[in-house]
Amino acid sequence: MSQASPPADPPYLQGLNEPQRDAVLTTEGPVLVLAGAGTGKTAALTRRLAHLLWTRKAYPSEILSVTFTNKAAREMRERVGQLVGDVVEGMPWLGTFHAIGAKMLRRHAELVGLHSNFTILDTDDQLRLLKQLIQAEELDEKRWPARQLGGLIDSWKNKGLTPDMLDAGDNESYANGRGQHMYALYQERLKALNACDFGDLLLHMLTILRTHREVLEQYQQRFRYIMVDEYQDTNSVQYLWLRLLAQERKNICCVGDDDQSIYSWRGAQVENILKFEKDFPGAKVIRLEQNYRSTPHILGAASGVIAQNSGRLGKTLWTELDAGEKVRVIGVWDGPEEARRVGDEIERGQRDGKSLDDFAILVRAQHQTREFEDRFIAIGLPYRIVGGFRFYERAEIRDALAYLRVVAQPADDLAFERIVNTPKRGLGDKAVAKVHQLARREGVPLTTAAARILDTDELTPQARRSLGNLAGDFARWRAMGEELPHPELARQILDESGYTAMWQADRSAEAAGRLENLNELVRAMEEYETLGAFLEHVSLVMDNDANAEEAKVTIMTIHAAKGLEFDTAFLVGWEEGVFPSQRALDEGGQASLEEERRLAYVAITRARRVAVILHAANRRIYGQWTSSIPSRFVGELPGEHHEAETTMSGGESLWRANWSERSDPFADVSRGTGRGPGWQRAAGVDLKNPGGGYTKRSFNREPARVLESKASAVSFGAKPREDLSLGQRVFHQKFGYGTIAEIEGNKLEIDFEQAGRKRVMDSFVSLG
DNA sequence: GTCGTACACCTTTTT
DNA sequence: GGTGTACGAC
Repeated sequence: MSQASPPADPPYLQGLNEPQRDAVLTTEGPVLVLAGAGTGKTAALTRRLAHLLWTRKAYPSEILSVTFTNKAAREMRERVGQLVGDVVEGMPWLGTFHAIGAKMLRRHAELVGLHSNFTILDTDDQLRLLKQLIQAEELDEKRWPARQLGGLIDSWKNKGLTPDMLDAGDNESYANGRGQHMYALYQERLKALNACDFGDLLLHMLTILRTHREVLEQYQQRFRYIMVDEYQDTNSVQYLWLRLLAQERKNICCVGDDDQSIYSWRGAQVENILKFEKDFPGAKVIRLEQNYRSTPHILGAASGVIAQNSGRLGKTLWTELDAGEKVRVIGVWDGPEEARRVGDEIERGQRDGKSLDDFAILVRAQHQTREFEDRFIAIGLPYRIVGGFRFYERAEIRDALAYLRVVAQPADDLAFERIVNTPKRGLGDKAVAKVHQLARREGVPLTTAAARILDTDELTPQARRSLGNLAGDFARWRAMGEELPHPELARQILDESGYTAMWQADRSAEAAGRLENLNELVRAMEEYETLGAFLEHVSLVMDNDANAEEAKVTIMTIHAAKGLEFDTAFLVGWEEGVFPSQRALDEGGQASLEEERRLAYVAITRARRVAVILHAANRRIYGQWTSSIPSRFVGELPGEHHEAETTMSGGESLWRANWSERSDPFADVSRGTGRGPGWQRAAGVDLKNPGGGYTKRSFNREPARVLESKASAVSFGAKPREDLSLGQRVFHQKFGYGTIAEIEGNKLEIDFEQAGRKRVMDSFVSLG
């Protein structure tokens, strides 16, 4: 065990470059690591953690390491685990800001008037609550939408402001000076519900640290070392929180990259990274500039774009990798062609031996994923969409969780309201309003009020009977919860409440999928010790990383892609108004344009070897065909690092024309609006370079050689299924039920009951 | 109380 | 294009 030979590096130092090593070994005092994209930031961070543990500078429970996303936290845990083994299991303080905030807050909840079993509301709950308050205050919901109030409250919380700390301007920003009032009202309601929103997890904790010296000192003592990932994304509360905790020992190490700051809309302050040295005098600043991820062309393209921004700390990224191929810029006619083109490129790459896991499609906004999803379903290309409609946000899952919440937490009025009449029990608005009144009159939660109202004659006999049954059910389930394991309890609740039956009776396309989701939910519960632990997971983690086994193309937003890398990245929708987004162009001025540019930088640097940028001339926006010009970011790509091609029949000149007109907002670039593509793509297969010249692909100006879909729809090595026959009824996740009209290898033509005739791969259907 | 149709608004981005 | 909300008919 103890070969006391200093020259032999411990495993966690192997393969590090000088600055990385420095970052790992400088454990004492404040350290700021400026880490460009792909410079081994995570490696440095995890190894630093390993170093602290290995050298026994701290127990696992004495290190606070915060990340922004669950993904990052999970990855860190895994990678540290690989270096130091099970010790990592005992790291209670490795997690996202919110998870750690929640954990702390549960210990001190009573200091802000909550019980330790408080509920964590998600955005949906939050919005419904605000809507109620707005109605109660008799404000015009049209003029003062709940979303707006929600956004304001969020931003105040991000700044660390409690209702009493708002200034006149903040107050004015909602409903003619009622901002503060509404905020205060909302906080009162939350307290009454024994609930917190996301912002509270940090804000309440900050309040506690500020006002309870003994609590602050306890944590200052405990955390010998503090590490922060993605420091450029910290907002004010997070910053204040960290500063308090680090004040005493000052062993804080922040890692970040100002060029990758893409969360200012969430209150992130790049300034935090810029003023680090002021906050922590004597801080050591370490720069990681050697990029291990991308080829020089990709790096050059990214650097060229980001160089247009002002006020950067500035880094010079370099790499020892081979030049690789230039970034390709492809102009296409419209959205569907963009999806087709990307699909073709992926299938070609697949033939060259790449795995589907090597490909990512990065979009600016969630709705752009649709086009690709449709296309990939049609050609049977397995894909995964990250983010978006997440598992725990689906209606059936939220309903099921609401049942569990009411049982676990009688004060959870929002959950109660969600399911009183789901499935339909004849308890409509009128009945619920009466329960509300009584609850308000007596100052009790809705469940209690529901039980009490049964003793009155306020309800119609029918409603009374129905509510009586439900109240009885709740009582019974709560009692059952004492003895039954919670997954079993959940199953019982779903059955006895009639919720499962409701979906079984539903003949619509999605019903089967929903029932399957409910099963999956119960299965997921088994991994948690208690119902409470499970609910905590759900509210904070909100993602299920199930079925990662099969290789799939990843489709996600650029935001979600931060910190990830892919062999090949398709950067789609690079058009003015899409990326940069119209919103960024309309409001926010220079600052938000620069944030968009940083987003472009993040997008390009996700690619290891191949980056393909696409832009379409026509796109449907809100159902309306709109023509658009290439993104200004395309124009900012240095000429020596990219090459352009177009599939437009007009050739490149058309695009060039748009470019020169870019500065003229009234330049007429509209063509063919109101219709779909009015142009025939050339058929034919690109076999010029069959054997794998993906990297050596030469630039050519010939237009349009799009793979015919017939060729492209053949999937590789898949055997046709033997359990399917003509006329058979089958089920498809997206299209629902249908009957098989034609079978051709592993491709099926199906007449769907809802969606009409579609061509799908057999692996996408199950027997109906 | 429930179900249907009209219409307004919408799209950043996440914990 | 899709969704969520408002209002009017069974």
